Amino acid sequence: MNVDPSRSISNEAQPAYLQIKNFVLNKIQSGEWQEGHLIPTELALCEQFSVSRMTVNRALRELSNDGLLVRIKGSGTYVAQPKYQSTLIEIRSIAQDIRERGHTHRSQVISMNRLKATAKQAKAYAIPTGATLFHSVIVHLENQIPIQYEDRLVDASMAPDYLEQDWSHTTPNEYLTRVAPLPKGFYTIEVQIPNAEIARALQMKANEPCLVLNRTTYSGGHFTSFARMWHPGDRYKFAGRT
Amino acid sequence: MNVDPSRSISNEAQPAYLQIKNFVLNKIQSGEWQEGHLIPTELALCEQFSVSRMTVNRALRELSNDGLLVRIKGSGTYVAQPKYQSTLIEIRSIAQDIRERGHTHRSQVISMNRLKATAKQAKAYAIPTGATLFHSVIVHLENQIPIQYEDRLVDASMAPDYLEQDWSHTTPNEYLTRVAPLPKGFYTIEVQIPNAEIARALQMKANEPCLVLNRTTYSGGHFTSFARMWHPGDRYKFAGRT
DNA sequence: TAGTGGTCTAGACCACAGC
DNA sequence: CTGTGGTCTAGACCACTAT
Repeated sequence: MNVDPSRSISNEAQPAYLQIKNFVLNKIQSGEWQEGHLIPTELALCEQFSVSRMTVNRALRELSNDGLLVRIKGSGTYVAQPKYQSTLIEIRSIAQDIRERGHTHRSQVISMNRLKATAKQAKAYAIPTGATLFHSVIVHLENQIPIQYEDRLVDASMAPDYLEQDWSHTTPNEYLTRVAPLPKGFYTIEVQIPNAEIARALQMKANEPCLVLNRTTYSGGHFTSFARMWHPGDRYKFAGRT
Repeated sequence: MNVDPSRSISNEAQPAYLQIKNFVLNKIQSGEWQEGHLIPTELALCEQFSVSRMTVNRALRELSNDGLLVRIKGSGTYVAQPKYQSTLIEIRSIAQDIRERGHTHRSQVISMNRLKATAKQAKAYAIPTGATLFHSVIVHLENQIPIQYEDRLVDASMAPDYLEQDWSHTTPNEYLTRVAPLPKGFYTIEVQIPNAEIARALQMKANEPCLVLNRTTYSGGHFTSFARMWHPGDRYKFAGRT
């Protein structure tokens, strides 16, 4: 059955929906189908590949979910704008990152306490003024060298037993993703000069810049945590592949 | 037909596969199904929701693709590790970013020339020694204020007419995603002190740190470009939502 | 009105896991 | 061996677009 000459890309062991995905991908990658191009209809691809419509539909739907195609009901399927002008990068959990490098991760709790949300905080995080917040400051070390100063605010109603955790075996990030799964939120990455306390905790010289990741997270639409993570600029970088 | 009490999440206007996705999502988000939990089989969910297997399959497959479930043929479907301990962030095209803020973007070409790959470059990018490379240095301005110094190396075989582009109407990033679509590659984000030339081009004081994004891209497995993008640390940050 | 994609059905065969 | 997920079929009805 697999003798259609248009199925040139794939070895025949691949499922049909993948062969169709690769067929379309190659058309786009080769430039033959540019942005805005109207690609064949589902029924046309059914005939071309001798498969049923559900199979073609799955291939095109997945490409559409990946942002490569735009499908318009009643109209047709088009090659999407290359929104791939943007770079998707992944900021991983610091402890996990360190362990995957084969290094040892250790945490140092600098402070850990309870406070009431100020009016400003309440407004920023959409919580009631006076709501209980936990505040933690933890330094993370890779092979005994400090690489992150984590200053974090946690909504007590989302993580009531935050103060009782054993931070030598878990990190705030790991704990919070367990009690408040599927976090969403905002982030910024910036350069900042740390104050004396942070510089000392990170064993940095005075006036050396830090790479700072700020992250506000919500779980199920409710504020969970705001974290400010300081990294020594001279020995830390975010890295990954896309 | 939609009277199953277990379908409590969704308004009845939603497609069945979405109702099933939301049902599973709620179980995970509420913590009822923790990491490693074996969830009901496809056939069980077929009965529970009175739908066919393909519909349940689509719901679970999409959640699996999103990394929320792990499906093991012959065994069952499990709640995945919360790899959501990582933050996915998006570094957008600088020109697009500026325009979406309602500001004006302008480019200043500092230099643009042709050179031959050194042995070191050849090794780093998996191209032949002596291969033709283009080198461009462009400063991007937002409302006439410089915010990015882009130092870029481009493989001439992937973009032969790179030198002839009109950089007042397009950016290297936009041009390259057109001629070499679907880029993949590596990146790092770090803090660096710029040299005198870069500091001058970005109108920065001496010894002020920069936020630097390095990015190597490949299209279709072939090296396309290496870019080093310098941003003034005191007035630029990466921001977004996840 | 004809064509398109969005969704769904009620079956089917297969590869694989675990007993 | 039974039960699981992976894939696929040949239909179907619907909402929407374009003419």
